Amino acid sequence: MRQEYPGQKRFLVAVDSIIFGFDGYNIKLLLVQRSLSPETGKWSLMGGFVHPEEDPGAAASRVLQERTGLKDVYIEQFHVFGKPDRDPVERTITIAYFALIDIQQYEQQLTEENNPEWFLLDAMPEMVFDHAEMVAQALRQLRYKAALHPILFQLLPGRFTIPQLQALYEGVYQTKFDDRNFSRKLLSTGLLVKLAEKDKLSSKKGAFYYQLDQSNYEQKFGSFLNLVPNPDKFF
Amino acid sequence: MRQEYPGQKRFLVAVDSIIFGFDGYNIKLLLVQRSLSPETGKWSLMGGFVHPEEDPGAAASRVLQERTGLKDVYIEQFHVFGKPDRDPVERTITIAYFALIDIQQYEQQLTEENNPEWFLLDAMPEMVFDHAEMVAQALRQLRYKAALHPILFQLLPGRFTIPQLQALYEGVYQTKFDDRNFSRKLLSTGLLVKLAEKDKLSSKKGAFYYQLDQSNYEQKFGSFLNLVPNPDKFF
DNA sequence: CCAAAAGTGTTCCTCGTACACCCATGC
DNA sequence: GCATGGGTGTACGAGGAACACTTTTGG
Repeated sequence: MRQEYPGQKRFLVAVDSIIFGFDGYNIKLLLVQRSLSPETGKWSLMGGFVHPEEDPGAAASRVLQERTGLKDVYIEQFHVFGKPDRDPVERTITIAYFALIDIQQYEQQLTEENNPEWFLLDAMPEMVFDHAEMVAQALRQLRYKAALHPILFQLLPGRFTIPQLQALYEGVYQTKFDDRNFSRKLLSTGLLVKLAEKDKLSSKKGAFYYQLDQSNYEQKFGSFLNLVPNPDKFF
Repeated sequence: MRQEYPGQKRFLVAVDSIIFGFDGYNIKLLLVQRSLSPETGKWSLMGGFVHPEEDPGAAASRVLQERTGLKDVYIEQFHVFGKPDRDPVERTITIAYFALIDIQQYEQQLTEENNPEWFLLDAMPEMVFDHAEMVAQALRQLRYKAALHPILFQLLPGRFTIPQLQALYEGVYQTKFDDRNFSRKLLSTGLLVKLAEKDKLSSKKGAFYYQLDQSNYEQKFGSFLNLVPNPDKFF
């Protein structure tokens, strides 16, 4: 190994993903049981070390795919955690990502030995190292970003109804929104394409299915939308 | 050196700061000439390696203080750059911060051997490695955040006038804002405390000095303010 | 026909923007 | 007094929030 900058210490560099899913009623988080010593068996975020010739973002995607089978997932780097003693074994710098997946697409991999499990936010188990803090910060980041940009769509299947979408937003912000304003506001963004079919399972009248208008989505993604009423109170 | 996670590669971890200043007319960026080989003498961001027992944020503050003499500076981690070949010598992961300083407080350190210099954004020299990309992304992040939160105050002295503040915003967004609306909007935030004295240098009528209302500042910092007209067009 | 959920209409009001105008002062 | 820049007043309109009301359909 060439070391051209002498006298400097090298560190382990890891990626960890906070994986959000939505089951139709609640936001959930996918955790695994740690396979390495110490704290073997304790709950942990999905993570792994960055390989020698690998970009960190690629590492995060790789770990996600290895463990959930999912590709092309929405994933966003949000913070580096690097306190000297955060891993008691050896100093490790970890780059934290949050990922939004369609929970229905997720299937537990057969190769997966460490029992991944979905947890509700208000029923999280004790976690290794500083992972609880990482989760807390990921959730804040998710709320912040979702108030301005339409990222929560990533948690739903390709087809969804507006009431489903509203339940999702209500789950993320732990509040009730006004149904009537919510649907009008979303429709006015021009991000949705109405489909012919209705979902008749959850109501008698039935709610129309929608899908994302992909080109409008990409175009409006950057600008500031007002998707959450009175967002200030959440920060 | 204990290595308890065998078979993993360790990397150099650096911090680099994009240091913004404002001279009253234009946004500027503080660069230094690289002291290490290769590319010695080429312009570079201020950075350094993370020390063995040091938090990355502390490393960024330390480097900033060593090189500018400034403490208690606004500094914010915004992205990790880690492409395998970004440093041709040896793989280095760098954590990028942007810093906002009062350019008048900055004084070149006597110990500083590598000729730090302020550059205008539209007259940047060629830079080392991927530093130009880092600057571009820092600027985007600055614009994004400053549209929602009152961070640009950090670039001004403790006392400032509203026209100064406006010039600063106009510099950041490379546009003209309406003077009349700008002052009313800022005053309505409740963030400013009017002082008795006027600045008579830049106009005949003179503009009152203001300072930040520190408690309001901290309290309102988190919520979404609308400090920039039509912000959407910048993203 | 009634309950329950989807979705539309209506009103109020805040707040952002545009632009006319007044104010203070040095020369 | 007049040019220059600082600041207030006013008017219009978009859009967010609150809430009454209609629509659909299964039982």
